[in-house]
Amino acid sequence: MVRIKTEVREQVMGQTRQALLNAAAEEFSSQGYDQANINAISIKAGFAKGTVYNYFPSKQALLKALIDSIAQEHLEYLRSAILSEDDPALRLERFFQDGFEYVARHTQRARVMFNTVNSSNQAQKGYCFRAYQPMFQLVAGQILLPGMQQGLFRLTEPEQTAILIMTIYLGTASQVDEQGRPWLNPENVADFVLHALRTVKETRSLGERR
Amino acid sequence: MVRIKTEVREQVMGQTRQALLNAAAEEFSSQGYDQANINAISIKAGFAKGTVYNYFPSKQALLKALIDSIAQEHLEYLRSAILSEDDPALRLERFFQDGFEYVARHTQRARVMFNTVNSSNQAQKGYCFRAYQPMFQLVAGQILLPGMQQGLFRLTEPEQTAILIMTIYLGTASQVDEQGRPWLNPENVADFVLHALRTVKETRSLGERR
Amino acid sequence: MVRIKTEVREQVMGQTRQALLNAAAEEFSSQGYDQANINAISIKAGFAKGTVYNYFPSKQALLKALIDSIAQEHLEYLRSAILSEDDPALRLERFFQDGFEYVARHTQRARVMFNTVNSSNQAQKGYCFRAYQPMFQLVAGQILLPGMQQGLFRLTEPEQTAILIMTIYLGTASQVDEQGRPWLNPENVADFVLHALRTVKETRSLGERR
Amino acid sequence: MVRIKTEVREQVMGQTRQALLNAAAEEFSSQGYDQANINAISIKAGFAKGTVYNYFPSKQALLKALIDSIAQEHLEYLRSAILSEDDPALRLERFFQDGFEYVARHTQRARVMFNTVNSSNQAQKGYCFRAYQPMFQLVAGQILLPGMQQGLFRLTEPEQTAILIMTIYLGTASQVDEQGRPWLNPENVADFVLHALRTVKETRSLGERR
DNA sequence: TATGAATGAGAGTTCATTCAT
DNA sequence: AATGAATGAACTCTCATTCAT
Repeated sequence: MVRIKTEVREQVMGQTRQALLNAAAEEFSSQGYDQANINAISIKAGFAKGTVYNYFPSKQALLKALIDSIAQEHLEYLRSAILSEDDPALRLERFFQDGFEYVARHTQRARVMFNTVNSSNQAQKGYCFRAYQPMFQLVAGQILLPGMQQGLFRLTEPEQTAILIMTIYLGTASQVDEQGRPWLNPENVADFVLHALRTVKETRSLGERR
Repeated sequence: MVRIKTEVREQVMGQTRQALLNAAAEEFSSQGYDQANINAISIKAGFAKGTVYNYFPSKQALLKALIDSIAQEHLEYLRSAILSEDDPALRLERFFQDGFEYVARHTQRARVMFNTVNSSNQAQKGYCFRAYQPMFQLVAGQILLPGMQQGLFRLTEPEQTAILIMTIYLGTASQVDEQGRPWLNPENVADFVLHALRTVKETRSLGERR
Repeated sequence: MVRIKTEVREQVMGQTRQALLNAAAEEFSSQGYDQANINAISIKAGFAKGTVYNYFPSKQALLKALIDSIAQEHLEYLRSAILSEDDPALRLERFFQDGFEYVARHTQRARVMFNTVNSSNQAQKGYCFRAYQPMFQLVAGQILLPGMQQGLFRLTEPEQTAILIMTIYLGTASQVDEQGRPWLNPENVADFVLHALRTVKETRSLGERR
Repeated sequence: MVRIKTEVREQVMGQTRQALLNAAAEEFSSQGYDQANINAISIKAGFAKGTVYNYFPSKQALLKALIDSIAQEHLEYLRSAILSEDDPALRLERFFQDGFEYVARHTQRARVMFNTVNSSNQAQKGYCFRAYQPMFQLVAGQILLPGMQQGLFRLTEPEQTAILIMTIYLGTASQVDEQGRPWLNPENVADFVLHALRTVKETRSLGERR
């Protein structure tokens, strides 16, 4: 009995929490953190103002929880996409392809992330970067390193190049027009990056082999 | 007499206006637009709160005026740097080299620009983009087009590629550590972009084959 | 059966009620009424927030019940102490001696009472005074009146003097330093009051001995 | 010109500040600190809510400023009253007489002081005690010490006795009925304290003379 | 009987903006 | 032109109280 009750309650609480996080994503993405209104979030979630504070101790904490949630989802989305390919070049294409797709499918959450990563609030920016650390490692460890080891990519500092690629991803994926359509398409971006990474030798040899 | 007086007045007003813009750059860069405090700006400039409103009708207008000022200075800085070279590849290197240098020398103003370009406030973001339009054209018209015409760069959509390069510039130049030092250095970034743009033929050192 | 069940229930309810009153004493004494937190009280008592409202209809009512409990205990404590002596002077000494002792032993409850008696909330203050009415009567009827009748004390308005003595008791007993130790000791206070009350005759009797 | 302007402004600011302090005294005295409403204070003073914060950084700071103001006025009132007499006994009478008078004339301010001295907020209580330190010294140094030196008062610890007398003053002067009239009158209280302090010899000698 | 999620009035505080001097 | 006192909307956060389970 008690067990069931507890389970039901936890499920309800989970739903409420999720509803609040979704509403927060909507508000933060459209208004930015400073202009976001806690009252508006609670209303969007279908609850009263005070309910937000039953789940998150402060506006800050709400943002952090949201960032955690986004980073985890975003990472999982890209990890499975990348690891579905074996070839590093294809993995890179997948990274941009599915990366843009993630942004298109989770526009609000992605915008929150972009805003936070570029925030002038150093604490927030730092928190977001830390949450995204695994993705940097994913790019460096699962795309660049194998690519270099297989002679497909030029030899560069994997960490530095990972930062560069992440910067390009975050930069290009976040620039959208008024209707929310990205200015650049993922194929072009991936192509650009592939050209930048490929080894001259490999390119040439491919041609010469034939 | 009246003429002279007027000139003196205009000069004084110009100084005051500039002092306010500088103070605004300091405040906006460290606090972000929303957290920036008009009173703090006036104090930093050595004036009283009300004086700000003698020069700018609102906080918004102050930001826009500052963005205009920054964009103009930034553009002039890069235009003269680029045009000092003839070779498109060298111009691209200059673009990143002097672009990073501008950020290093005018950290606060650059930060204001980065913050505004990435703002979640669409009006501000749009205004900033419009102010930077000439720089997109500079990259497309003075670097990419000549490069392609001379066969140095692969054939791509100049506008799209200019957006990409600007994105990379804005992204890489704005990422700095706690001490304000950029995570990436301009040489590496320029190198990366050059690799992405060069024609395979040229890279392969056509000469070597023979 | 029903009878027994009812008894058990009443006992359990009595324990819960007492636990809540104790927790309330702890919270009210340290935070004051306005700053006291119902949730904190329930947690200190080992129950949930809602339980408080199963026993007391409101925060106000909880305070009043606590004041009643304290006043009753406090009165009983002092009544038995006083009545254990026959001599009015000794009773007065006992009053301060055991009064201070009560405060030392029931610090939290005593503090609640002091706070409430001195509250700026007239309703609370009045309620507390009414609850303490019997103690005023105890002082007037069991100490001052007998003392005057026996010629030990000067003739004064017993009610007025009782107020004065109660004021001195409440004032001196409530002033404690950071460690909770009273600034004044009961002997000195009792001595002071005895000097104030004694008849000149009695004093003079020293001289008559000669 | 500038001088005059500045003087006028300072005078106006002083008036505003005083109006706010008076309104604060009204509100704090009737509602207590926690229940006092900053908005109500500003309205009572004839200003908008925000104006309070142009003069006092917080509600706490407003209370402290008020306490300082009260303590200074109260001390000055009693110091001049006491020092107008030479005889320690008359000074003591004056102390209670004029002390009660001060309370009657500045009811609100006095109530704020009583509330704060008895506050359950230790920081506030401590601040108030510190502000009243000079009055303890006044009683000890200008009444008790001379009285003992002249053989009028029994030999006791002046500091301890000063605390006792201050406690009696604060306790008796603060107890008023619904109409604001004190329960005790200053003559009786002074008489009580004088009886407690007087030397036996003096008392006896009066009787023996006859 | 006990629970604790939900509520929403309320309060302190901030600050862009106005305007009389 | 410069000032800064005054304004009041807006916002975050608190918490006593309710009530379905």
